Amino acid sequence: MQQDYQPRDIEAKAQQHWHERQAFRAVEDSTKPKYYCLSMFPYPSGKLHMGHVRNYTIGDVLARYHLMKGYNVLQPMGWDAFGLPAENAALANNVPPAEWTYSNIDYMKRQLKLLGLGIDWSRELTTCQPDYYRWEQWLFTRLFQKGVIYKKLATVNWDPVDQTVLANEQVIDGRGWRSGALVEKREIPMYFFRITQYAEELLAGLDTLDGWPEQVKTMQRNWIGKSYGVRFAFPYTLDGRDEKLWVYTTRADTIMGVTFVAIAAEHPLATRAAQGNPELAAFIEECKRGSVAEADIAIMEKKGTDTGIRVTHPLTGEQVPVWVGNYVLMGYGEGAVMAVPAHDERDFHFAKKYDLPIKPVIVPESWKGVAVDPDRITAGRSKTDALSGEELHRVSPVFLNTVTHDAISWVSWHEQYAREGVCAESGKYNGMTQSEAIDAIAADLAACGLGEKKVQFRLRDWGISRQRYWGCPIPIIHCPACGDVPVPDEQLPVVLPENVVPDGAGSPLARMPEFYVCVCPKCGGKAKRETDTMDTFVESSWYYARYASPGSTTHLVDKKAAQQWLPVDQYIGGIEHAILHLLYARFFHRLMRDEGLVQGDEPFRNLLTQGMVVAPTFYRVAGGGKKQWINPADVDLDTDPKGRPTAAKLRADGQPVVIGGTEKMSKSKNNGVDPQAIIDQYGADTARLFMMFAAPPDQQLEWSDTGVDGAHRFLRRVWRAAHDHVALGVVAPYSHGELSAAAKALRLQLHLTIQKVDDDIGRRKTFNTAIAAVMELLNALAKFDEPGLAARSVVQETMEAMTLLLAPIVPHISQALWAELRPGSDLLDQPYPQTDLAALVQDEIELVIQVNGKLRGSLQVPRDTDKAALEQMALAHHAVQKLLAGATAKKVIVVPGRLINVVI
RNA sequence: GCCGGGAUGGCGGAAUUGGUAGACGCGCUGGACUCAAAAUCCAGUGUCUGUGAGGAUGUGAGGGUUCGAGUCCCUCUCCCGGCACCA
Repeated sequence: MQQDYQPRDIEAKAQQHWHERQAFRAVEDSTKPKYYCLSMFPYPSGKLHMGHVRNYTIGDVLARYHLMKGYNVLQPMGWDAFGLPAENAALANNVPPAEWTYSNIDYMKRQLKLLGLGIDWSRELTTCQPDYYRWEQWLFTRLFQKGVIYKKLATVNWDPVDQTVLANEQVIDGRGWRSGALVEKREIPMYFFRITQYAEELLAGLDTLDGWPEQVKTMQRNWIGKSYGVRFAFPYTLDGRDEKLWVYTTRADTIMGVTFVAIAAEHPLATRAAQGNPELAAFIEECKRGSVAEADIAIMEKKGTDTGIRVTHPLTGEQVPVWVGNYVLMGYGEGAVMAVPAHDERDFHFAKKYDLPIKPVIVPESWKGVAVDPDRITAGRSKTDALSGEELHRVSPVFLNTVTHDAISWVSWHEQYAREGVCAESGKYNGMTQSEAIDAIAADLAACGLGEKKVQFRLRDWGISRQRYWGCPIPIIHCPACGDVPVPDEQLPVVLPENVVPDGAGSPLARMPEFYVCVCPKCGGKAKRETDTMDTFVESSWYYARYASPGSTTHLVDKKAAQQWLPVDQYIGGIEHAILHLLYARFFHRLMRDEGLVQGDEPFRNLLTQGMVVAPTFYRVAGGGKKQWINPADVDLDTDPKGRPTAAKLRADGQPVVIGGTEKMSKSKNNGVDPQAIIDQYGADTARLFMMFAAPPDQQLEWSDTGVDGAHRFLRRVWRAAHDHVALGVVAPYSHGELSAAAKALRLQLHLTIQKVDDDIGRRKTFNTAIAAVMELLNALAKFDEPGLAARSVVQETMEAMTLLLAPIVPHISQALWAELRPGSDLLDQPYPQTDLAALVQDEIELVIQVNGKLRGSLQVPRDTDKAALEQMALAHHAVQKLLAGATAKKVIVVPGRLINVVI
């Protein structure tokens, strides 16, 4: 009896069945290879968004695929539950962050279950619960005692009105998001993880990560930023004392071109120079305004002030001015840089702005030893002025020793030359290449005790103190007598009180004596508990390990469980985490390794970074020019006969709206599509199928209502094809015997499809092309209507294989169809389909004929036709004959199995 | 600003190792079925040109390498992600 495809019923039934069978419960099993499949856990922000659906569907497809392939699969889920949005919600709605968070978790968990994810829910973890963060605190105290964690001053955004520290996100155009006050920089004490101690190892480890996208590894490499340079000093005398101003440079070869030194506003020398220099003091004060975000600093107008201090160039002995520059970062290198305007873009603009000298000392290598055209260079500026610098050295290459100073400085004045070259006007270093010059200069600096070669990292230590309430308390007790004392094991966890509503003015913990008043564990004296909490990145840096034994009350992770499951075989998450989260997790894995908790160096063997989900935007301009964003679901589109959108109307009032760009789904643009609505209307399988089909996983995915219709239509076609077949009675799938040409062709396509889908999901992870191949197979099956038992056995084989190939992607409908195709058996027990190599053998193949690389025809030839025969056939082809017009071909290229190209 | 990525029909995308550009899906056009609509099915669908067979052209722009380039190299434009306190 045939019935329509009813996703609601079959999905509920399938989910119930999986639940009863405990189908996704992960247990230790040494007889099968393990596959730990992990999707980045969600922040419980309210309800699931499409990005979550995409992320978790990708993970689920891979988990279910590996389950069918015979792996022992672990796919857990949890909640990254501490964070700023809970505090924002608390401010807006006057609810404690805990309550808001827990109710979001309840709701989102129900939604995840409706998606039909094959998750082992018995391992669920929530980072804001004491049984989780207790182990974070435990690890913190270990690392603190080891010296991996230490305290130092760090710069933060300070809102002078709200009297609170602001996250970068809360600084908008240099002002506090709530108060609108100009943000200031302020230095406060913070705890730091010594991640720089692991910089070398984190860098080297990238080379072992074959399963990571090259782009992510490149970003991490650049972030760690290992550079080989020279640290050296400019001596000076101040207040009668001899001192040294240290700088770091990767371009020591340009040292002879130094015309000033720039230091950060926070540099101690700047502070000293500002005493008795009101202009400088004012400038330093000005530098304190604005956010600490590097992107903000980088796009700022470059400004500076002369300190009046002069230092001595270590090689030339010249006096060089010291400037304070707002573009020099205190946190990198020495907080001071040598400035070579002729060969550094920032220095160049700075020098032009303040009329500082520009002294070129590097020329392109092509200038060396090439014939001179003195007329072009020396005859005067009238000629060279007309040429750009690039043209100058292209048109008139010159001997190094005959380059006039004028010519070089003309080039450099108009465009700095930051690339590699050879030294000029550099005395004894003239003519040296970059590396020769760096060696020679470093040696000379070392000889006078003013410098040495040094390896430097861009990576900075990780400050984890947050002056916020909704986070993991830092387990430190401040004792006036004993200093910073870690909370002893038996007093852990330091529990965060959950019934607190923050008010946006600093951390409420700092105003709760019941939280912070305590006794020193060392001396028993009166002490104060630390009220800062940890960066939420700390929780997400080790949760993957906790999933191995989430319930352990005695260990951070049970040793046997860690051995069974770690490392993660496949990690899936947004590309926006390419650097910070993934680097911190790699760092934490090493910290845990060094504590003897886990084995191996890397936490994630394979990584898939998924793209964003985007959607069209629509708006109206309300009074005051403010855009009022309208949800795409409420808009009707008019199109021209070609399907191009011409106008959009709000359905509610029929009046036009403006069509905006296609942007990331977000609340602010009101272009989010609620996954719940899609699941309610079409079912989870349609939502999953559309997500996997619309784009490859690592690219952005554009939401399309009609695309969802198309996905649903395909599932209905599969449903109908299966039922049409079953209605005539199921038969045994094809195993052997003679077949018609059409049946053979169908089997050929079937087994090519199995091969492709297996490869697309297992190796390439291009789910969109896997689905397209199954769609083509269904199209072929629909055209095949041969009677007879042999033909029906091929249809049975095709239908069964198609159901199994689709099972990881659309598990509910597959579960239901399998039960009809093989009454009494359970899809959960089926292995992945295997390619029958015998079905792939073809007698004839098609070859393409090209003339000069252009398609001109094709040939059907027996599979093993030899090259000479192919050339003959191609030359005899009428299209080739026509173009040859009696002449002979210059050359014939045969690409076996593909094409023949005749060159004429 | 710095680092990383992307750009292919009306739209999402395919082309896996330099070898038939546009698979698959959406949309659109025409047809069948229907009193009608929905659903479904069939055919067509890059652009220009031609009655047609066909021809020319075409992968963000410009140049290059090659028998052959969406794919490799150089220069440029625009869009997206990250930039250490959003997660």
